[in-house]
Amino acid sequence: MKHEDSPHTHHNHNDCIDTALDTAEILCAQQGQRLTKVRRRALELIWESHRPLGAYQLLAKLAEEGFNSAPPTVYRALDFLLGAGLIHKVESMNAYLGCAHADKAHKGYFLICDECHNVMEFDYQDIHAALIEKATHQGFELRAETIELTGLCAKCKAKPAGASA
Amino acid sequence: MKHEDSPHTHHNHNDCIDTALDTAEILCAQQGQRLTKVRRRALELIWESHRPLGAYQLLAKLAEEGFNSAPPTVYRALDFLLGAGLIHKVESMNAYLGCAHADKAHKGYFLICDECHNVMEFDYQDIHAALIEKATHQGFELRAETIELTGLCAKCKAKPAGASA
DNA sequence: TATAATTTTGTTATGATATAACAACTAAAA
DNA sequence: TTTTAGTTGTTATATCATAACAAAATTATA
Repeated sequence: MKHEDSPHTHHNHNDCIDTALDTAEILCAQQGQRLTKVRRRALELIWESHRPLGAYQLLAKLAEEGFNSAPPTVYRALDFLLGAGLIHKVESMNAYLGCAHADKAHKGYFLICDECHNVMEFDYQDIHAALIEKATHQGFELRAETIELTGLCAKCKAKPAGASA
Repeated sequence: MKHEDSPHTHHNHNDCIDTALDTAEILCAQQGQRLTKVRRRALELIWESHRPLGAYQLLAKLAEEGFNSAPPTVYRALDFLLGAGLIHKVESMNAYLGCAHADKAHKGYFLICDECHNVMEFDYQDIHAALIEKATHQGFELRAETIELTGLCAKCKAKPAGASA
């Protein structure tokens, strides 16, 4: 169970980004996938944001850097990154988040703060196992899991309401 | 653990609708909420659909019946029904589903078939408890849970691919 | 290396989902 | 009955996402 730190936990986020990008390069190479300039930069920008990034926010950043500014550009990059397991989509926010352990098969489980909108990814094998069992028991063949828990994070709980981090 | 039947399990769906509407009337009355014509009819239409209904699909049905056909009409009704716990939003589909046990505080856990798009609501106290514990352990105060499992339902698994129910 | 096949990107247009803002109306409370 | 609160009408627009086809770049094959 790694990377359960809040985005605000003290750590050098640049290291996270570097590691994520290195992992991405390796994974793509292994799978014969091409991590092109725009895909690589999109991944980097998603990681540079501490919070899930909307497609059009990402598009704006890419456009600033001279990439094409039409929506298909960003959605293609997102599709690629999602397919490669390098990012997750947070369904309840329509936003995208770097995946901290793309190298391991896993599910994206998230704790989302209603107040500051920070998102913490967590992994929970017990829950995964229980869900698999539940689904199987209903004759259902599980393909994907969307688990998004919303509420108040520890930081925001300690703060007066409205003062988002 | 009720109402785990597939929408295609043999049962008289009209009874479900009637029960849901009766429950809605009672709940709204108890809470001093007004289940107006458009809200009531929206709820009914959502229930009449065996699958989650998109906002604009619902809007079209309401418009056919003489209700105002501008988007705010339907989104207001949906907001009201969501707030009252009478429906759920399936985030991964951007669609809305009648809640089968609005009278009990509960979470919306769903099994969603990729093939036929039918959705089965389920309730799972063990998972709920585990998630609460997990969140609390992180200092997180849980407010809502979105659990959407996608895959292949028993019916579709038994069928040749493409032949959606 | 040429050329064919495949993948990626550019471009225009549009579809799908959702909300802001303010006016008009209606039901409930004072 | 007048106020108040809640609901609905209306117009406009914001936000999220994809279709379709052309052009370019990369990779594979002859």
